[in-house]
Amino acid sequence: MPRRPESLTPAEWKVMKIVWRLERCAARDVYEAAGSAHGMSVSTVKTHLRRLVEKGHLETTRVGNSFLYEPTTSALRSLCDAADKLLDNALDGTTAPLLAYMVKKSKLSVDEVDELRTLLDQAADEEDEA
Amino acid sequence: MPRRPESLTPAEWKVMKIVWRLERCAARDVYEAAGSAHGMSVSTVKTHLRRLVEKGHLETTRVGNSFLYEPTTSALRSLCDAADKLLDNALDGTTAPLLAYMVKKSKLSVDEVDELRTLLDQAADEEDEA
DNA sequence: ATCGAACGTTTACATTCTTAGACGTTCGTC
DNA sequence: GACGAACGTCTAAGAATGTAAACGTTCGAT
Repeated sequence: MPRRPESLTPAEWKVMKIVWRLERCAARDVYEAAGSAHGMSVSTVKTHLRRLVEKGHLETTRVGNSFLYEPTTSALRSLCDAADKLLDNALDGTTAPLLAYMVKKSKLSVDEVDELRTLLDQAADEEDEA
Repeated sequence: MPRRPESLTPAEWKVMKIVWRLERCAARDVYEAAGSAHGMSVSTVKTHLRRLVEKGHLETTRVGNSFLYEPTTSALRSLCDAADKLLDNALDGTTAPLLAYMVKKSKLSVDEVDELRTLLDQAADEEDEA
């Protein structure tokens, strides 16, 4: 059973977002992005990378004397895990307004809106059957 | 300027959810709910209540030698603040799938689905104008 | 072969989070 | 008015988080 990685802390999200974007990269690449974007020192970045490997979010490939880091899960997967926690905190009747807020806030493309609409149609159908 | 309350930690969410549900309650009421639901001791609950007051999430009314606790903000407001952080972590192209996932996971009522659909129609309209 | 740069590892420390015992005070009852 | 129960406050301590210096090793160029 592949134990699900522990959830990400805010600082770890910052680092993971960089690695997801670079896809497969060295600590230096992460530092260059994180340093300018978040003012993290080399050491700090390296510590986060180490912890992310320990937590199972990254895996490494040795290349010479250094490592290449690679995410073990997709950004979307981790995002959904975080979404689960958010939904867990929704009390009765707050889920729909929450989703409404998020849809409103996300500037979606026409295609994306269509996609969601289709989904809502399905949801309505299933609701009717029940 | 009413400084926005600092964000909630996981344990604080547990406590806040109880207070939101009870609406206006004593520490004892929170303990009875949190104790059975999360195995928190009286002391732990009281510590969280104190910190939630300090953070500005709860306000108190003295009643005899004890307090009544009351949320300063709605559950939905806090939920949306948390949603902001979630959306901040969405990379290019992941926002729509994330919303899709959340919609799918939330079992919405027919009315709620309608509500969201209306919202999507508006989003589509605005997109057309642009 | 040497030497500086780059790398991973180790260690450290402040802060926040979580949990909870100890303590003095107050309320209600007898 | 005495006494136990309940209340809020104080104190504490371990775990997680965030940040980063220090150190030994290895790579690459000279």
